Amino acid sequence: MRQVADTPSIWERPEPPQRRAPSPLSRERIVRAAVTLADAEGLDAVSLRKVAAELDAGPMRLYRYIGTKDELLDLMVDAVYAEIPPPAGSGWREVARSYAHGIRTAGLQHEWLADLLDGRPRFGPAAVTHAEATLTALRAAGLREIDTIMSTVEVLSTYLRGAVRTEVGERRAERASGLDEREWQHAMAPHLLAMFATGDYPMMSEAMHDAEHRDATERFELGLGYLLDGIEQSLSG
Amino acid sequence: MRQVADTPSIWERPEPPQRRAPSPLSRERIVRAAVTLADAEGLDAVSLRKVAAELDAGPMRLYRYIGTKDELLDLMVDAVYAEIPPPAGSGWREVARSYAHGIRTAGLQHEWLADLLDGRPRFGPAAVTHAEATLTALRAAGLREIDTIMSTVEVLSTYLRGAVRTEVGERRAERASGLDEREWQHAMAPHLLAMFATGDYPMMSEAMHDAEHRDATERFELGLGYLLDGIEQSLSG
DNA sequence: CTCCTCTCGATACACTGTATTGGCAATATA
DNA sequence: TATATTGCCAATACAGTGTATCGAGAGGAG
Repeated sequence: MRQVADTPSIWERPEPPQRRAPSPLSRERIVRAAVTLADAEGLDAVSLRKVAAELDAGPMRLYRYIGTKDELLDLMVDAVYAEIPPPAGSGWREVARSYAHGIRTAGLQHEWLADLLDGRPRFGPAAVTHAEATLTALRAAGLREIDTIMSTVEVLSTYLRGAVRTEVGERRAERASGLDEREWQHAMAPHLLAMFATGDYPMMSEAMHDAEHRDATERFELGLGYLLDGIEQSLSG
Repeated sequence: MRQVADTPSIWERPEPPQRRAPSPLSRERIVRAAVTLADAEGLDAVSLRKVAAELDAGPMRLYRYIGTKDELLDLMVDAVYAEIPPPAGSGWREVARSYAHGIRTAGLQHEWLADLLDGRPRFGPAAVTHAEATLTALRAAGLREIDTIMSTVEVLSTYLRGAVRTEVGERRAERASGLDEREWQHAMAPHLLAMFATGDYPMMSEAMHDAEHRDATERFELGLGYLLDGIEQSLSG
């Protein structure tokens, strides 16, 4: 039980006061620079050297404000949470959809977010505030029991993580190859087509040629609908 | 439309023949070494230098067999697909569950997998075979239309990506802190408890104190059930 | 004005993926 | 068997990374 207690987490550690005037730095400025950089050039471009350069500072100067690069990443995630509007709506389904769309929008706007959202939530102040608002809205919209609310949110956010990651991955692949989905299916695949031509993969062939082609948003909504239907069913069951 | 055509992808490029005898190398041996290393020490430990060292070779020797590190990662993913048993079952729900459990098991066994499974599928031979088997089993189990089958698989795999990532993230966090979930909730959070003590976050407090505590498997099954229920409903609708 | 403390820049280290180069060993030819 | 040729592989090099360490210099206190 040490780590956590030894060095207080970034959320508890106060920002150091600044005594010197020139080119005032702050966590907020650092995080903003990092977010901007990540939006523009991807998460890999976020190196302490580059972020510092963006702020006309040496790399080591950042260590007055953040303890480690991972902390900077945590702060970036929380900064995004601060942008997401609190879920709203009258029925619980509406609230759930609002929650989902908020996360998805943020995830598509900041494509690096999905890479940083792994398991356990980071629980920065903005994330906590957003979570509180989500739970509150769900209860106000009709979900009474806390267990039901938590199940709903947990399942939703699991789906969301996967969906955003999938969509972002597709976008990246498109950009990397300069091809959109349809072109990709026909062009990427000398080897796929060759495989299919053997006749050993009839279902894959059929899927490729005959299946309806939904775009990313439609797929997202479809899955979201399934999930909400399933949850609703469990409510009345 | 260049990249793809210019240099054939790793799936098409044949393995080079070996002429010299001592310490014979092969893609398979390289990939196995990389997978073993990733399983044991995490994806970050998979550097070309370390993989090569594991095989008593210099780093540059690997470039006879793989074109780039990313290709090695692709091969690793495909190697995992080769381990996943083809989904089976009599009803489509059973098949879907089998599919889901196969992926989840693989993802938990190779914790790095979730990090490599982003958007578009990699379509290595094993992945294609597994996909074909999945689609075939679903049709045999009662799902006729290809659109239905594809929707089911897509939605499922989106949920799976999120779920595996979540679980893996939790495991990592546990290992990093030496705490399990419950301990974590009470220990990690001087600052969380402090926030909650203010009374500004009643829902979060309630969630933390009163909500039922499901383990990872239960949560996974719950969400999977919701999803399947939602899909089933759309079938009869 | 002097002393002390704190902050920041420079430097250094171990590590990454991979381009380049040159020597050596195995094979093909005479 | 002697020679020519091929092609693989190790060594080296480079531009990056996060961050530990250290020394200089500036701000505030007495």
